[in-house]
Amino acid sequence: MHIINIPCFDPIKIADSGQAFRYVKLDDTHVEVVAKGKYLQIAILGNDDFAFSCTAQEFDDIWYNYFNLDRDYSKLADMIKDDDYLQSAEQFGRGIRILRQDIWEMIISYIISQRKSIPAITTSVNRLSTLKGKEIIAPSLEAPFVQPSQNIYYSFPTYEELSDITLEELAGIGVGYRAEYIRCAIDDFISGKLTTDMLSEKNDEELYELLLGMRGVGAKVANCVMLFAFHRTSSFPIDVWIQRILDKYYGGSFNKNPYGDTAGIMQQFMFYYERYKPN
DNA sequence: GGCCAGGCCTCGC
DNA sequence: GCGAGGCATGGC
Repeated sequence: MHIINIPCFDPIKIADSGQAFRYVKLDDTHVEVVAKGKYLQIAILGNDDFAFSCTAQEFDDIWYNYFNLDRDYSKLADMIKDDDYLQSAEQFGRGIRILRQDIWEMIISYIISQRKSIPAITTSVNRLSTLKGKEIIAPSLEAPFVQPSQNIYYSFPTYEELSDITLEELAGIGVGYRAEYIRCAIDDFISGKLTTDMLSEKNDEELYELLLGMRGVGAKVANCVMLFAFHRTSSFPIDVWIQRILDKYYGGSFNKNPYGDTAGIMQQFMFYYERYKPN
């Protein structure tokens, strides 16, 4: 166990923020995460104290970076003083952070996401993991943690683990017409046409174009992958929710430029606020 | 049981 | 370049 104080960190909001599909809110003070081939549980202790169900070493090696704890989110409010909507969204969503998630997992997850509800995306991602991922045995945890929701979890499968998956198997996980897109993505990576290292080295514009070149990847999915996997935090994905906001409060379009590399964070606040704000 | 989902592809202009 | 139609399936 590792206990640490973290300002501007709300695991529950992150679980509901729609950027990750393998988070489970266990109760009001516990969430569990399957990522990086590992199981992690977080217990909320109050006063910005959190217990992580891992060693201090693993926290430093993996989760500190994963949860973007190297960025000071408390400064964001100062950037939006002339924007009433964003101010409300930031106050409501404070604690959300942009995760640094696995590149391959995000590409496939967001290809799946198109024209699907978040619960349906979660179902398909979990089915794919169960089918081809590696077993992760749930740890036995004591207070302040709670019992994991399952005994066995499955890592999100690598493209090597997916190399022989058939269109029929893909159909079986409920991805419908996206099966072909997923199969193409697997081939792109198996063949070496695309590699995560190669993509990581590109600048934003080049990366965007390469992602757009993939079958089943359009502007929205490319921006989500850039934001949630490559941590290109100037990316501003526009989906039906965001477009609804822009139509309602911004005359149909949004100038993200003033926000620089915090535009993607603002986008998350807007998305979360629009979905969960009380009427 | 019908409607819609964190869109994209193809076609026609 | 741009708008319209079609799209497999799961949740609610």
